[in-house]
Amino acid sequence: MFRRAAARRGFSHARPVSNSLVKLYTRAGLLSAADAIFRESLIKDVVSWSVIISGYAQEGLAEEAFALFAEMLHHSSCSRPNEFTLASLLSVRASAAALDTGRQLHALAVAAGLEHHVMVRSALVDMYGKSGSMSNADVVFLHRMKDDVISWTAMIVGYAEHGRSKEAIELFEQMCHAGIKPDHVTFIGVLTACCHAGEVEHGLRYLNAMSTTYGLEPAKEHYGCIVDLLGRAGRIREAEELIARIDHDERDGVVWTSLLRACAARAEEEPRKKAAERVMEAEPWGAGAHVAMANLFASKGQWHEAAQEQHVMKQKEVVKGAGCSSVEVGGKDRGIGVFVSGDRTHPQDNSIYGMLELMYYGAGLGRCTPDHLGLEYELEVTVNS
DNA sequence: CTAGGGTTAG
Repeated sequence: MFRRAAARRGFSHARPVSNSLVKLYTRAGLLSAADAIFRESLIKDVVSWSVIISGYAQEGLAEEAFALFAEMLHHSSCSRPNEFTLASLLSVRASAAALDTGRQLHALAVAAGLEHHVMVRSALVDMYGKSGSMSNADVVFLHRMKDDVISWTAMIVGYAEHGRSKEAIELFEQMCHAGIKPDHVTFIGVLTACCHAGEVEHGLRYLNAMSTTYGLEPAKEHYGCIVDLLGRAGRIREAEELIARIDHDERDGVVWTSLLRACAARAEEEPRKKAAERVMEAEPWGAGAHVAMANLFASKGQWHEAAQEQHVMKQKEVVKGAGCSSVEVGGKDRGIGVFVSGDRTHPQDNSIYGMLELMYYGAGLGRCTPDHLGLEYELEVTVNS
């Protein structure tokens, strides 16, 4: 509709207008519409290319983004990428954790004289961090000319994601000390680090500091980290109290699932039942509660109970991930049969993969590799007990 | 006219 209005007024090929339109459509998730406008515009400048590349990048469509980038470079009227173009390309590679492409983009940034731009720099820090190359991230980070919260956050998240919780927490402290104000995303990073490290007191202190010191209202993501943290420490009661502080319509299955897992691990029957009910309420269509419980039973070698969860799941025909796969455990006399069925098990359907892995392990079959998925097969194993 | 950092667990 915006497009038509713009066309009526004769603006459809005025670059700033069509560029903004393309952005609007990509933001709304309407990539094909955005692409159509982009293709229609007669004159494309660096902004036009950057906007459409960013649109594909944000959807995680790396191939398309890079194909457009190549096309852009071959386009005679517009050959030079700018900091926006590079930052978008780096972000798509950052999520795919592809270090090689990232390095090439780094080289390109240097060649284009854009390596010191704050936007390019933070995108580079993120790319190296996501790729697990913290030493490279550190180099880019240390040579910064000017502080900005996004680069600091990218570093903190990088450490947190790679299990280096201590460094993540230290960096967060340094950042606050340097007078940089952390924001919501920074707190997600540092709270995740606390969660991985089991640093309950640190975590609680930071959650508290969010509102008291920094004037930030914790969101469900922040509470979720702490619920998980408290739950693992066996502090179920406190975790429940924390959940009560989350806005009612913000409470989702994730936070209840964390609690459910914690309760089940400690055989806390009452809160466990409640948590399971809440997960079901929040995600009646999902497999969340069943998967959490089946995983837990399987990890304890309680195959019969795990099988029951699977059975319920099967009866309810719950949707799991892409919804084209299923795992079943059927109790036999002395063993369990595991089979994977469906057209093709979705590789991203990690909950099923994790469950299979546990079952293989429990059955003394060793590890389950991704090759085991995507095949239709049935196997029977004997479990001693 | 365009931008970079985002949480559970298996």
